[in-house]
Amino acid sequence: MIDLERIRSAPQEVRANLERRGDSRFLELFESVRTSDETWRQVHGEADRLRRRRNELSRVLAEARKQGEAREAERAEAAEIPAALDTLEARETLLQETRDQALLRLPNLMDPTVPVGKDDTENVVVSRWGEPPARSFPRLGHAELAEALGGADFERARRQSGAGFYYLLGDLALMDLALQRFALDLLVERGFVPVLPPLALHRKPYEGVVDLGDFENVMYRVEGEDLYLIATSEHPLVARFAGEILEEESLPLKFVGLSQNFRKEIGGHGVDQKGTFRVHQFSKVEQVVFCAPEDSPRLHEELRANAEEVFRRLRVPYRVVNVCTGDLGTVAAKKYDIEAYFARQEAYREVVSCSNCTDYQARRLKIRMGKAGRPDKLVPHTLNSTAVATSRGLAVILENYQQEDGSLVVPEVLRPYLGGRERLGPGPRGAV
RNA sequence: GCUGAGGUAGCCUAGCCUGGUAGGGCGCCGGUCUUGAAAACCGGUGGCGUUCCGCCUCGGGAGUUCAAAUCUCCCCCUCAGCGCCA
Repeated sequence: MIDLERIRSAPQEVRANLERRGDSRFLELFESVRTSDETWRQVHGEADRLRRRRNELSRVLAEARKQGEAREAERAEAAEIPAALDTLEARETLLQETRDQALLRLPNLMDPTVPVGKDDTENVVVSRWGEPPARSFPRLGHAELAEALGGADFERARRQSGAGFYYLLGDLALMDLALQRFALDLLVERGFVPVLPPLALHRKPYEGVVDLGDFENVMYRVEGEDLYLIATSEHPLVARFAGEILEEESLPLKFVGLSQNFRKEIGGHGVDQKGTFRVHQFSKVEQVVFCAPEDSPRLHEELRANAEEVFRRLRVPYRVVNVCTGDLGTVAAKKYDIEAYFARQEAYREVVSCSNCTDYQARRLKIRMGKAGRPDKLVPHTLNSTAVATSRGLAVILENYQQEDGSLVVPEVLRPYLGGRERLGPGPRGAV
């Protein structure tokens, strides 16, 4: 959430930033924060003065009791206070709740380098790597090839679990694990601490890391429990330190999370299309960083470079886009997407999302940095980036590495994880 | 799930029976002293506000009272033992 202090001290600057998002609801929320905060401060002051008087009288009466005096006037005045204070405190609480709820719904302030645009068609390409392969033969879609190789069962998954779920089988199951392990090893080598997180979180910590609308549109809730299945390991990794003070000298903290991810994807398109591209469940290796505010732009570039390295080593062509104002989510101040080239679709599709969330998540979660017991504490920044999501990683490999004879060449960097196999299918040495 | 013990500031702990400004220790920061450091001593060490001042904070909420860490009720969480269990 946005620092309330910043809204008070530089309201026009904050307002102008919110205006760039082009959604008038945010401006209404902003005004609601300002007016309720102003009134709250008045009422809070009044209540403070009344409590002060009560404390004064309380001291007088305590002293009087010791001396055996009656002090009827003071006692009568003190007896008036609770009712008056109740009224004021009720207003105080209501105003504070109004303010905080509006504040919680305000999106993060955007970095000045975020390009202006209405939606994802106006994201700005900032770099490219690799050449799209020549169109030498008619390619199968990734789902068709996966089935032909005996590496996936979409039909029965749909029957038992519904569209958006899948069985991975045989060598493709192993390749999914190979992708995870490949990305994990790369990041561990670069100093990230691997984490296998809980796959469900309570609502309270979850509210700290996502847009509140995600509870309806994205997350699966466990019936009868205060538990939500995670949509990405970013969520448990960031929420892990809620309410804590991070030792300044220990920053930046770098983690690589590995988990299954669950998403309802309500309102999205393509869940009903066969395949693994847009699904309700997938594995993902995710980078998460906590750092000092001044370091976050540098680390954002570092996370992006790591994610790019994953696709370079897989030899999958890609481009990087700077996500524009109209397409940026609630939480990020700046976001790069990496879009890989899918040879069958002959199009770039999103495979990585790399965000600098600045202090937005940390402030919601009450994470601070500094020395325990010292007052000069700051709010750290959090960043996250996909390293690889296997659902899309497998899909792009199936499209790009497929051969005219219906076999699939294994990307060189994955071979060590697949017993040296260079090719899957067709025929007896095939997948299943 | 059952029983018991707990929850006090960054950490540990006293206060609770008997209501009246939450005390001490550790750690950390600053100061005195020192060539430097340690030790010793002094001060500081949470949140909010209209910040030379005041208010709030003892797991959360409600109640009794002029006044609640303290008394009453409800809830949450942690730990230990037992039960169940991959």
